[in-house]
Amino acid sequence: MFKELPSQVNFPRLEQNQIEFWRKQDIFKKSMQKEAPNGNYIFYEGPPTANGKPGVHHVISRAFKDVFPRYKTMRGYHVNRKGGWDTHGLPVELEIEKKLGFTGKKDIEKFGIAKFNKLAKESAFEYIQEWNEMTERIAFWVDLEDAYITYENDYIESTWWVMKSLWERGLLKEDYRVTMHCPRCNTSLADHEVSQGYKDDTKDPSVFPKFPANLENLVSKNIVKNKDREVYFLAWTTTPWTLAANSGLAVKDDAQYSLVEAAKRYNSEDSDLYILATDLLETVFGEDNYKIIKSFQGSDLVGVNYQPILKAHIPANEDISTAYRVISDEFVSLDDGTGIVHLAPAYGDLELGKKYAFPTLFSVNLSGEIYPEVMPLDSNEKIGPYAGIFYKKADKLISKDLLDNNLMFRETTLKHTYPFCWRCDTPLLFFAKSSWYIKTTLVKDKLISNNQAINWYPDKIKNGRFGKWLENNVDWALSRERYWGSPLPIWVNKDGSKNHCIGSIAELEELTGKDLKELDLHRPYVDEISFEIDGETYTRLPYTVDVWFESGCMPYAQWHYPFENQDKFVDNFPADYICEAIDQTRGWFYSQHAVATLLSDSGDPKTGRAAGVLAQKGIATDTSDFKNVICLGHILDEKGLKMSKSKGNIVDPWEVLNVQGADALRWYLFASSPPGDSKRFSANLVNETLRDFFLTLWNSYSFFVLYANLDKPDLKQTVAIDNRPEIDRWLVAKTHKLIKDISNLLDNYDPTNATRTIRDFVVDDLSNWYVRRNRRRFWKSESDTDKLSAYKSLYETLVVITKLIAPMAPFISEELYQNLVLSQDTSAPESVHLAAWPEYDENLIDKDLLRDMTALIKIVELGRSARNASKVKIRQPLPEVLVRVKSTEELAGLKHLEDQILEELNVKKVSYLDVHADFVDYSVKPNLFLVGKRLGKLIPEMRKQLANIDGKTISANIRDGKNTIIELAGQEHSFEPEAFLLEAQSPDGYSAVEDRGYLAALNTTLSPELIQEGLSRDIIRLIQNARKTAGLEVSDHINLALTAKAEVLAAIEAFKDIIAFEVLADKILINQEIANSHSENLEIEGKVFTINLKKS
RNA sequence: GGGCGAUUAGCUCAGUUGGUUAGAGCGCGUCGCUGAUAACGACGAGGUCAGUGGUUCAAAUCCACUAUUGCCCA
Repeated sequence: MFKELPSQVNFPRLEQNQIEFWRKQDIFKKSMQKEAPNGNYIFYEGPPTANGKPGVHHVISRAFKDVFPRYKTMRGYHVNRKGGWDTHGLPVELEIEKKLGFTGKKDIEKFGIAKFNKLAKESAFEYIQEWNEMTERIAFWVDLEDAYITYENDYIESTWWVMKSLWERGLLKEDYRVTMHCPRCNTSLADHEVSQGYKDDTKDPSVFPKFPANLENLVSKNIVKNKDREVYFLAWTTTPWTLAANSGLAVKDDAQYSLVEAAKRYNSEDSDLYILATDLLETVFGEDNYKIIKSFQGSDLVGVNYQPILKAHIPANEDISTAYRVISDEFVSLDDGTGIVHLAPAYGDLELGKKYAFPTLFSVNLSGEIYPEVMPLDSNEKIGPYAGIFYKKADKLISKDLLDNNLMFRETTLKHTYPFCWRCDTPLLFFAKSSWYIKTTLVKDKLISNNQAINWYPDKIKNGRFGKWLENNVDWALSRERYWGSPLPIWVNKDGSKNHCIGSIAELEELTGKDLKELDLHRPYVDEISFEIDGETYTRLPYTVDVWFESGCMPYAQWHYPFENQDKFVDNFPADYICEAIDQTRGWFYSQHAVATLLSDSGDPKTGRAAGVLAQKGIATDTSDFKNVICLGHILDEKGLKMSKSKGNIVDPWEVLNVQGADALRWYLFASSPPGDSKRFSANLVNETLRDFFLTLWNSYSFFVLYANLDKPDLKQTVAIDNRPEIDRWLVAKTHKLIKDISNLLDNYDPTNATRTIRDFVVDDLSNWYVRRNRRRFWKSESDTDKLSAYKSLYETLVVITKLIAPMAPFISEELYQNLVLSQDTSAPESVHLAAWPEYDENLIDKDLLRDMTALIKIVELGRSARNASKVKIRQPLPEVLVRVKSTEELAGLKHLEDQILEELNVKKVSYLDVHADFVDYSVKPNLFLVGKRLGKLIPEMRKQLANIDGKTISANIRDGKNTIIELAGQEHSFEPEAFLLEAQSPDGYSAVEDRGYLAALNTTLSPELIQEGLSRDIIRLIQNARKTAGLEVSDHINLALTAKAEVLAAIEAFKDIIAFEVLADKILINQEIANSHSENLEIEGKVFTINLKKS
């Protein structure tokens, strides 16, 4: 017996029951402990942060993370699913700052780092409850009891070990780094903070400073003849405040520049000599407002010196002897400005500054105030006129003075895009600060080649977004001036000339001679640790580490490698599968790829770069740490806009989980669109999934359970496939093909087409064809092989589907499994998630049968269409249907399945048209797929010819396998039979429908016998309705009395036995009544009759 | 501002190397079916395949530009 099913299924409640069952029986643990003949399948969990509420976008990545571990578990792999939590970083800090009403780092320092970090640590798990509930509710099986946590000492110690190994190989370096700096908050902003603050249409100065060129250089370069008149390089900038920090000018090598005479100052009468790009003369000076004296290449200017226009703040170690000269570089554009670019390395042009060895000079400090040293060149004051002035305010003053001193041609304004501090709206400074880097550019080739071994889904990411990102690799800026994060383990001596990287707590204990087992490795405690080497005291640099670096260390740090779990690490590296959203290309995808590449680096004998630790230990050589990755698109709202807190359009997953359920949500997320695409999300669409797929599956399942419980067929008995009717063998073939297809799709990381294929099978093949076609076989009264075959076939298919949907829809799968499988076989695994994936038998996939059934379905569709057109209802039997298919094989196959046509179309006879019957007219088209390339321009001519040719000739040729000769443009061409597409026209006298070579034509002539039979079927239908109205069970037998006249009476008499059989009537009384019975007065096409029925 | 994607019916999506009449589900309308009934079948309306230009005998598909939108970077 199967468990009886409620008339209405409540999926969310059903799912809650499964959660209980899994929890009670500890199924998840068992799934990780069960026998795994195929070894490990390794999954890495990219850690989410629990300091915010989980949303639908978290559900999608967790659903995709879950599906393959489940699949591989059923496939006989062991899948360790260690969870993890990302706890550090700026978002956590900002949350605390917001709560405390802080506006910047000063507030944090005043408040105390210890107290601040304590709050940060607490808030890291503020929403852990919500996360745990969501994780369990959507059945994301992940081991959260044993999860790694990035703030734990063990985790941090492993990241130290990684950094130390890089430091030992000389891959860590200190250098300037241009950061986006907010002078008001006095802090650098993280990239994502910066990108929040870009504003279009920002009004800024647009100024043209005049740098006096070294005339001697110009004479020697033959640009001017003598030193009589001053010549100015005319540059352009939107940041006058950086002019004091200028240390070079850049031109474009292959562009033309000119020496011109033009106004001394915009619109003035007097003139000066300038050098600038020829193409920009008109834009700068205006039409006819200049006189070209001489033209030359940009490259001719390289090496020319010039005079600075303001004094700068010069750091002690900077050498200004290389400053103030012209260089050329590709980046210079002639789109705007003058073609001469002012370089201020400290404020954005750092890379170029390095490339051309310019000193890094400063004009403003980190608070955005102008340094006192900034003053006119000829001034000898101690304190300059702009000292302490906020840089934006200083712009005007500086410009005015330069204009007055004839060092600026023009001052105007423009509108462009500029970044602002998202917090306080202050315009940001590009500012060069000291920072620690990982020299990833040294292994750039390996980053690129290791990427080639990764399977990306969608694959365009590999050489697209991710590949391009790797090709443009720059050194990884590692250090951050923050508080709540992994500390950078670099200690320096007093003057900073020597540094030492710590790789473990033990090492620190050794150097300090203290027991540090209880030390919290976070700031401020770790900052207090200092030690001596060779008599010098070392203190820690107060940096934290980029959180992405920590996440990239996850494969090692999750095991506290190499301090513990050495075997476990080796067994779990690299990952077979990871999955995150597209925004992680430059986040976790990159960070772990980069760390793995660095650690598995086989080294470079040419440059003497040592091999990475993993390569040295022989654990891994030149590899990434993941093999397959699904890169998800983002979830958008119903209107296609991205979900964000500020827009208030975030969908709470619980709204869907509580109504449609987790399986419907999961299925929708898999099926709705390819994983890499962004998805519009709406509860309506989840509901559609529920009705379309899950309710249809449930209907087929409950149909089976209902009749199996009535009939109690012995499902243990075997029925050989050969002894089953064709329709059952078809279902078996379809089912085995389905197993094959779904296995292939999941092996290729394609849950989208897997779910879509299952859906099509369940809805189209199983429910709307097999179950609908075979209902009568289940409720017929005799128990024979045919009936058992039907039960067996449907049962086997339902069990297969149960297992195939298990990875995607774990709940309903479990529900079906418990009832369908465990009720029959108590020795089966106790959960579907402990069961084996179904195997398919290639021999059972009968390709001919599948093809024939496809033709049959096509013919039935056409026949129904013809029925519709003829206006004769299906209940009315018709004498004949005329059928034509496209090939002789299909024709032969269809004859086997003739019964299906008779029943489905309710006709008495099927007649077959020969594929090339002579009395049918054909229209002929060229098969362009075959002859298109061959004919090329002759195709229009071919079409014209075919329109005039009698289709019968070609049809006859095709039947006889002969070529057809057609004259095109005066030349004879010979066409093989396959070169044509034939379409048959309807023969006369039939109600026919034709489509692409298939045809079904109904003979609608009705005999009195047929009319009577049609009438009898109407009567049956009305009696069935009456049974239902009377509240009878499907299996109840009845006594029946019918009162009627004339035609109706005649039909009842003629079909009495069939009526009795169909409506389960033990006896039928004619023109009598049954006492205390259910009674109805009815009519058929105006003819009245009465039904009396009673349960017998 | 730069890079990478997306844009096909009211909605969500298919559409192989360019080649027959661009398909499916939902929704809508009409009709049918009634022992799966929170179903099912048929038919219909609904498409300038985002737009413009190009290549080709032939373009949703290839190329260029534009628009809208998403992500990443500045």
